Amino acid sequence: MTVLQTLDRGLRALKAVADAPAGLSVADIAAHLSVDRAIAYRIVATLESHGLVVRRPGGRLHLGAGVLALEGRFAPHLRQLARPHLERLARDAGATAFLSVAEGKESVAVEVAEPDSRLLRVGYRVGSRHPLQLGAAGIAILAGRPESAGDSPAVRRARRRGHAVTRGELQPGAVGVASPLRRVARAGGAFEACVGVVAMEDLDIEAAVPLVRECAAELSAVLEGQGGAVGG
Amino acid sequence: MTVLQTLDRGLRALKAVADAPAGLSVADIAAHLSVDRAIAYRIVATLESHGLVVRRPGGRLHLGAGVLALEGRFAPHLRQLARPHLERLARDAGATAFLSVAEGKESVAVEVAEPDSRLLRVGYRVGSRHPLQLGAAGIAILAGRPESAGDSPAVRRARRRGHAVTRGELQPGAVGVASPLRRVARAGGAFEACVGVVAMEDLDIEAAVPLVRECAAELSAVLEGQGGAVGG
DNA sequence: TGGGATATTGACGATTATCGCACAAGGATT
DNA sequence: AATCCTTGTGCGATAATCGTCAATATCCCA
Repeated sequence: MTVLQTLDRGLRALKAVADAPAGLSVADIAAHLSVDRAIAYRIVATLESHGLVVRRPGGRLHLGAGVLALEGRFAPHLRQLARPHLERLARDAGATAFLSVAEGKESVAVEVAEPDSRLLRVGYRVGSRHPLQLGAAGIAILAGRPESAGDSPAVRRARRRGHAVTRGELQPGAVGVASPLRRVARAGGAFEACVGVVAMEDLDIEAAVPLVRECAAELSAVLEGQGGAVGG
Repeated sequence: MTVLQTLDRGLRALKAVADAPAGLSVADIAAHLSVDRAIAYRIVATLESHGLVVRRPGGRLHLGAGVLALEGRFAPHLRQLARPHLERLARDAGATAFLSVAEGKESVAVEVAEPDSRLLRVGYRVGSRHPLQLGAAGIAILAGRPESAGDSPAVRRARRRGHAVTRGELQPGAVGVASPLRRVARAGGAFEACVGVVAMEDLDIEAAVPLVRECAAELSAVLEGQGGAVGG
């Protein structure tokens, strides 16, 4: 598995720009990659030609709208179906709601909805990744899998109950509740996902659990009705 | 302005995967890039290491959740603020609503909302790009700029009226209405955007125009209230 | 179960794409 | 005005990449 140096550097530069809300200078990128500025110029020129970064007046680099062309293609159907359900869950539970899917050994948040009340939001954003063993989302996904010898106690408990609850695993003071979706047959493999909510300590877990489970059941039903055609 | 071959190929491969809902084999990518398969394997391995593509069982390549980490960083604040406004506009006008921004000589759709009635939707997706001179969105953005000698009649008319109407410029049979947002001061340059709706011939333009203008005014006000901190 | 096709990985020499230095130009600051 | 700092660009040397080939693994179908 050979990694190409030039491509790797370019992608790292792209992520660096994405992680810098205030923008980056070419020199910043060069420093970040530990390469000469001349190299950074060529990388930037290439990224620019694809619309992935743009130069704002002043010369600083910002993320370009080209990334949107990628976003719209990632599981658009699934995300679109899930959005209203997550919005309702967020509203009812008064907490940030999310849909996560398994990718490799990680869970990734694919869609996030914030509650209307803008108080004390926990920063959970689309694209967040965590090991499957850590956090309510990952544990819920593992609990949705067939029983296995390597299952941790938390996973076994979640499988028994139909939902997972974690406290402070991903962020100190944060609490999460998640419930797996029924696995949906899909062209080329099963589809593993869960929904849940995450909030600071103030979350009313007793109230959230049934809401999360209900949302998971609804979404599962909707997906099955669609034949799992959630292509991404 | 030198473009790096390896990086360019990698990004082209990424876009090819994004444009293939059913996934692509490594051989497909090699053919698409007109390179040997061995090269495609190296490119794919690098993209995989960044989570931008994943291999589903069966070996086919699909877009990975890594793209979400990019998406979430593109003008998140602006998009989040705009979303409810666009949803209301889409509902009230019964047409696809969009928020577009200027990037270089093009306008790019940054956020899109579909009406609930799922009939006859026009395929307008986030990331769509068009020349500023073409389509209601671009003309509205140009109309939001100070008067210039090169302005086309359509732009002058739109500036006078406060909104632009186009028919069939981007797609035969499609009609669009757009109105510019007031320019918001912003670190490192002005911020140019517009909102609008797009639909097939059946759109009630008389009804849509005031809705679009009202939406633009509201959003402008909200953004100014936020001090234009819409970092992208 | 067997056989053919396809996918995937590894090795290696040639080449050219890339590197990194050095220099020029443009602003900002004192 | 002089200086410093940053940005942007040519150019030769080098090594990263390319591209071919071959070996191996995997899959598919009969």
